[in-house]
Amino acid sequence: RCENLVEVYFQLQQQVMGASAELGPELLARLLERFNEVLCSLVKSSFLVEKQPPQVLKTQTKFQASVRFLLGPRLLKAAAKPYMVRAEMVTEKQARELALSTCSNTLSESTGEIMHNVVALETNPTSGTCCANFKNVLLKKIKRCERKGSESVTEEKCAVLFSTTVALAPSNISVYLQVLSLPIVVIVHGNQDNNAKATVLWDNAFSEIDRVPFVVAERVPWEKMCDTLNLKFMAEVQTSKGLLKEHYFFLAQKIFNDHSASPEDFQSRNVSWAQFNKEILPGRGFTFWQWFDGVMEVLKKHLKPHWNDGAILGFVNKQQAHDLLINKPDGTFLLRFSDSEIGGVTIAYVTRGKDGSSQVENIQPFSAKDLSIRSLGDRIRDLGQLRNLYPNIPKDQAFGSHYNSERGELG
Amino acid sequence: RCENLVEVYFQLQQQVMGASAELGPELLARLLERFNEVLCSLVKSSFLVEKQPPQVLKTQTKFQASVRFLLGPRLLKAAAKPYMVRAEMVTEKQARELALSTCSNTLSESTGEIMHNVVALETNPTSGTCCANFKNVLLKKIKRCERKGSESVTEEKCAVLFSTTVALAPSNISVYLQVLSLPIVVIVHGNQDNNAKATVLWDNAFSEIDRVPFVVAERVPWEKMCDTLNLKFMAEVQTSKGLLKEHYFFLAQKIFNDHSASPEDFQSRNVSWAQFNKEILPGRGFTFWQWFDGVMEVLKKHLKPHWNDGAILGFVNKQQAHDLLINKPDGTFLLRFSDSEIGGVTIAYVTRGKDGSSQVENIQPFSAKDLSIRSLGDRIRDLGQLRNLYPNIPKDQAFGSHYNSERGELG
DNA sequence: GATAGTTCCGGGAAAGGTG
DNA sequence: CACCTTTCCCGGAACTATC
Repeated sequence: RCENLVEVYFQLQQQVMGASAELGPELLARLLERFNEVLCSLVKSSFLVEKQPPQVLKTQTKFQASVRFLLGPRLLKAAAKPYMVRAEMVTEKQARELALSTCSNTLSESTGEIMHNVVALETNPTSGTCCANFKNVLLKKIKRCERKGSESVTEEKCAVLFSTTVALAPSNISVYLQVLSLPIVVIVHGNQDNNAKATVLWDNAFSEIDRVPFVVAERVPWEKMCDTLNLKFMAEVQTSKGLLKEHYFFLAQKIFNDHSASPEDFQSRNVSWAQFNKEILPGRGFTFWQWFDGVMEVLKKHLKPHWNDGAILGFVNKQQAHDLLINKPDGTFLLRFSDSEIGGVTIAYVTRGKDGSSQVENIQPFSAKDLSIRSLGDRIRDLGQLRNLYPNIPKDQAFGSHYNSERGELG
Repeated sequence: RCENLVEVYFQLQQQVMGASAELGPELLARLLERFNEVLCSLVKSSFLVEKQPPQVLKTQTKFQASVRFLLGPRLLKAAAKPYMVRAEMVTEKQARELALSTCSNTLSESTGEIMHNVVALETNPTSGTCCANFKNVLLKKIKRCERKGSESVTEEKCAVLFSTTVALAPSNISVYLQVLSLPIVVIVHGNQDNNAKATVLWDNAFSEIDRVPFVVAERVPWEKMCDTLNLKFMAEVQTSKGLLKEHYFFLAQKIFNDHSASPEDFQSRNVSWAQFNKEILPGRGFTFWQWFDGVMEVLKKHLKPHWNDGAILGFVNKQQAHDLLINKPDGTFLLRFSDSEIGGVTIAYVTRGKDGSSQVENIQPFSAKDLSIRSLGDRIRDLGQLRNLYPNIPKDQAFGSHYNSERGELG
């Protein structure tokens, strides 16, 4: 506990003061100065962001955040007026300058005005915490930095700087406290949410602990990326059924656009930020992440139970689906995520052609919107040509518990 | 032309000045003072609202307005800084005070802040007009007056006051100019639009020309109401096919909730504001106006061509529809506006029961939303039991030109 | 606890900016 | 022109005030 450190500090100081006679004036002065420095740095590092602002932050949209001064209850000098904490947007550049220079420099210019950005630092006597609670903050507008080359606004990271000046009780020292939030991507419209999430995910997953704000690797081992995607997947879809080896292999083929390498080959490769969310997948209108995020969205919104049932193979390409189905009985089908449509779900099924040979058909993918009109289960029930879920589960057994309305409820 | 008046004024003044010797100093002074007054009132009445702000004004939504100073090009004294015109919200009470007191009193407190509400009065040398153009104004928030009794916020009228102080060229007199907009109902959400439109319609239609702001009759002759509804109907639906005697009779039965009176009886009646848009129609969840506005909306959005074709009887009650159809051949149908659902369109048709007797069926009304999913024409085509539009037009002839898609285009 | 009134905000549409 | 970025604003949902 932080407060224990302070106790140790004061005990030490007591001892030194007690021994002051023996130490001589010069040494004592130096010791006291050193004490001051230690206290200061202790105090400064006990000023923390308790509740981070959202890392994807939309302008004109309310958000919350709070900071906490751990040593406040112990050290804060009582004052007539409460100490006020201020929250300001800072650019990556400003954040870097703050991190490098130890002096308490003021910000030259603001990159975006935050409304209701000054709140009192309040000590709660019950819980013994000293917090400033930003309950009703809102970023009015964002001034973008000039970007180099192909950088998009959703790759731009900034942060919220919380700062205050307080007086400490024992020595009446005035200390300037400041702390930065995690990096934040500011967006102005929901259509930027996708890309902003990618930036944040990459940063959270791959940044070093004590980096200069907000540098992060440009390329990372594919294995790390897999872990990251898996964690994100489970958190986002809210499922305990995570991604498996086969899924990773499929994803690797997609992100590297390489259909000849083996799973082992991929394991040792590095994947770049550009491959993750800058380059358009060949022949598609979107990036790897945009596609993957679409999959998570549709799973979360409409297919969670089916995913948990294991009824969705999902991360399987058309060829693989074909190979799996071609030797199965008529009416065997499986569900895969559409490669061509974000958040689309396709049904591949085997049917007997006129000449009596088996062939695999793909149904036009259902979008998330389609599924909100009529659920997947019901749509599968509607389709008479579907009989058994791959490998061989009768469809009413696999989906029966999720059938809803007899027919569509639209007028 | 206003400017001609000014010329006459100056000629008169010249003559008086020329005759000054003959008039004697006292009379001259009185005459000059009178001249001043005349000029002043002339100038003041030449300051007009050129473009009215919307009479239903939503907060946080941009709007436009402009004022024009007719005598500006002739009389305005050139100045280094342009004259600024200010736009402010005033309550009905404030408007009344402004209208009564001739002095240029300032407003005590604002009822709502308008952003970008000060713009320059600019003389355009080409067109010779002197205007202040409010291009980007927005009402931030509205402070409602305390209302008496059952008055709702959408019955509250306010206005925009435009004001400025200018110096006139000949005599360097400084004049304070002000002009009020038409009354305005402020809303904060689209769901108040309905009721606000009712207030504005009533006010525009039934207010006297030189009234105290913004008093208006509480009840008016039904005949006047009919004219008003008809004008509104044609303007809103954008049709030249206005309302007819039969329609008025149907509407009168609805608004007066009187099904025994004759059309002539109604002609001499008065209708009250409460009947128009305060009282709920018996057994329904809405007022007369809300119902009527819903009809106009659905006609405007989805049924304009059919209305113009005369294919929609519309303002007909269930009983009348029954009587019209009962002796017609099987499959004869007509279209009427649903009494129970705002903006709903019902089809009534005649069919032969099992016992061989005719009976009239009513199809569950289509809402505006239904019609935006699949158009009326297509829906009529879909319904096999419909054959001839009343009195006896084959349905493909009446609606064929508006058939669209073979089947619904939803997934 | 129903109704009236308001705020919040997702997302479509379209405008604005930039190569 | 196409694409990126932003603004505008409708209308559902949720919250608040008021009786």
